[in-house]
Amino acid sequence: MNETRPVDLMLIREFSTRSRLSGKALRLYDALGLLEPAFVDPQSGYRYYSPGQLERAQRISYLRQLEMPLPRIAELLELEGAMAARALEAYWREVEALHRDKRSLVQYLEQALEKKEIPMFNIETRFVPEQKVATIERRVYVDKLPAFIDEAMGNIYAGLGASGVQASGVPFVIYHGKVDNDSDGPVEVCVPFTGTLEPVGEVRVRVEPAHEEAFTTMKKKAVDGPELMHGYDAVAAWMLERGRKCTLGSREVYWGDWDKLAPEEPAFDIAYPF
Amino acid sequence: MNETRPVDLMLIREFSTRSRLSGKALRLYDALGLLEPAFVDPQSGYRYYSPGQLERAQRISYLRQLEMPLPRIAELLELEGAMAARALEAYWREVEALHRDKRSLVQYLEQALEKKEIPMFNIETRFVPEQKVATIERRVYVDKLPAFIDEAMGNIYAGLGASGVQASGVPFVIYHGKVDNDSDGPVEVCVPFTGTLEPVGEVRVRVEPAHEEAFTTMKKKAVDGPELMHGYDAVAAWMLERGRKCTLGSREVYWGDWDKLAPEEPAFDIAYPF
DNA sequence: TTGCTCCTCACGTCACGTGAGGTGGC
DNA sequence: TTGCTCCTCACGTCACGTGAGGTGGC
Repeated sequence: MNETRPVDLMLIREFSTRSRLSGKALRLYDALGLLEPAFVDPQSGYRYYSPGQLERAQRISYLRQLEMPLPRIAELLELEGAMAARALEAYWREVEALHRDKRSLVQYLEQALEKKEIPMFNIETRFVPEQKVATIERRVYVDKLPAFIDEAMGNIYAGLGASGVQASGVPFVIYHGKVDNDSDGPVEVCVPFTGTLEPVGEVRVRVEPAHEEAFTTMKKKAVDGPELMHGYDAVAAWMLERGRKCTLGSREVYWGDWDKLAPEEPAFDIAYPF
Repeated sequence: MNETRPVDLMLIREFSTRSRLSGKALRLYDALGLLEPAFVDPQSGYRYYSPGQLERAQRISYLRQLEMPLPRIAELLELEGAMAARALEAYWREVEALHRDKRSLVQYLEQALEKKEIPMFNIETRFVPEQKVATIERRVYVDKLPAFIDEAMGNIYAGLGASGVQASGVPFVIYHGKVDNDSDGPVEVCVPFTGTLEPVGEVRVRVEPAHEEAFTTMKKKAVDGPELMHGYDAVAAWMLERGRKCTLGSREVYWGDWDKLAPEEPAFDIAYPF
């Protein structure tokens, strides 16, 4: 037994090899308060770690292998048992979601690189007159997008019904910004109507200006696959060739009776106003 | 038409929004030669991009979303069509492999965090006398590990047979360093023997010193699951409690007749010499 | 006393983001 | 001429890796 410090403390080198954490990492975790040595010699500054600290160190090492950021690791390790496990699950769900997105991006890119002249999209243009629209706009990431569209659509139609107002055209969704894991739109769900409607709650009323748009029709099943990107690309390429510049947000026009359509049936348009 | 530069070139801002690449990113890609503007005004330094550059920009953007490093993107984009697609596939296979590894790590961590006192390992010790071993040592990452062990085991036994020498004990594999995606051992496949054997090719002959070792017995199916880590952890924890320090590399002792065993049957030991 | 380990800066890496301060084009 | 866009540094971010130069412990 030793007076100044317990017997079985180890120097950083030994703790490093045992925990599979580099010396630099250990010093950083010390500085951040994530993993402080059991004892630090005030004279020399030498760090001494206890065997009991190995478990925490191991866990940090594993969580870093999962690429969890250090602040999040710190939070997680403050939770006890079951709660920590839940936090890990939540994190992992996020990682899995990102991974799935990447996987479908790869699918798309594969085809684009192969130049297998992708499904051939038929691009047309049309004139869309000015119309009044009831809309709900929100910032959502891609994972919440289907749920949001569903919900917003329902709310708007309910609002129209409650006011005895007629929908006068097919609903559409405007993307005012990119929507993926890192970008959250905004996204605006729109239903054209005639008559007079008071804005209620989240539901806004505004005029969507008249415009030309280039569009292509997509099958229902394309709504969540690499096909969708091809569609956007095809319309964008068409615009580019003709020197058209997109003036309003790109949109998806849901003219089909969604729930009754088979996956292979044409169901909606991708459109770029110009 | 303009004398100094073609008509439809865009400034960086427009190219940025169209390609979904930030201005900073575009300037970086320019500096790296990954995506150089079609024209740079020598007076002002203004960058002008052509519409035709959008495709390359888009692809870079997508590949970056897949977290492919810039030098690798540069290589890939130098390949034409099908080759580029193959390169993407190769990259994606790597990503998928890493992801699978992480997934099993999560499995393991879940249990460890829950403190569901993991399967309970029975740790024992034994004395292993000095023995001569024929070995093949190599640096391999975890993905090549099973193939390497299989091959090396085969080669060593073939060598013993050719020399009329008897194997005198069960084969084992020593891990002189961590083996995962980032670390490649070294790994040494060992077969004990008696008699005299000349080293041939990759096969070395050496003496494995006598030692005590702590070990636990694992089922065959544990060989590639989170269970394996629990086993290592359990033995390491046992050593720690008793203040034993690991003196030689950790090892897996394959005493079972591997091919004839069912997944649920005990098949090998995890051992730490001390 | 000799090495060896440890210490603290400081700078590098990767792919950008975020201003500061200044010039150029319509 | 006024803004607006563009330019080039320079520094920050994240989680470390890699020395440089110096001290402490056995």
